[in-house]
Amino acid sequence: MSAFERSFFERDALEVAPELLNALVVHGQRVARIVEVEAYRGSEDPGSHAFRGPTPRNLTMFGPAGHLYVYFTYGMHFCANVVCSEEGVASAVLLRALDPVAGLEEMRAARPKSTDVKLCAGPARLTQALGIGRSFDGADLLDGGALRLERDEVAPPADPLVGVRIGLSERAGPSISWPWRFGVPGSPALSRPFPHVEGV
DNA sequence: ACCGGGATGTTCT
DNA sequence: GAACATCCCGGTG
Repeated sequence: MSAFERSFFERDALEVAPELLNALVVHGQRVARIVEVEAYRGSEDPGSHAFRGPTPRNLTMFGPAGHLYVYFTYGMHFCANVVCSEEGVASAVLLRALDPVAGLEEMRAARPKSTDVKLCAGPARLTQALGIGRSFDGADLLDGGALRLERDEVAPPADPLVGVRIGLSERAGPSISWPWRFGVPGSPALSRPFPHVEGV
């Protein structure tokens, strides 16, 4: 494992997202590999929380890169994003699925009903398994704290799975068909399959 | 396997 | 008052 440079995240989320695949999320003893992400942008992305400008809830998205944006949704779930771009620009990568690597006992304790492969297979499942809640909104992932992001020896896939983002409604307008979801091919821990794409 | 609905509360219209 | 970047369970085939 090695640390990320801050500058890695000071780019558009759409660029960063596929390069975050196979990186590791570490929280204390718990470690999990990123296998699925989505890119969100404020200014030109109707699917983003930040589309209509800053609010108390989405303020972290406008903050410095390399910090975590945590939001609460559906009255019971937390989801986590890695903030990208320079301060003032809302851009973030949603963590959608992780493959558990270590600290499985703690994850099982946090999600007693779950099978191992589904411990982190979803944006709200992974926050539950890792113990990420509201208090982590704004946390710096690069300051060597308990919660951090690390590079692994395994590089991002050369040909990631690509698809449309999950869970957006008609309010997201044309962005519902933008291919801003990325995944590690063959991973058993995806939140849902990627529809097959014609090609080559 | 697929589908439908309930849980739960914050945020913005 | 409606929507929500979700998850889980219980029905049916």
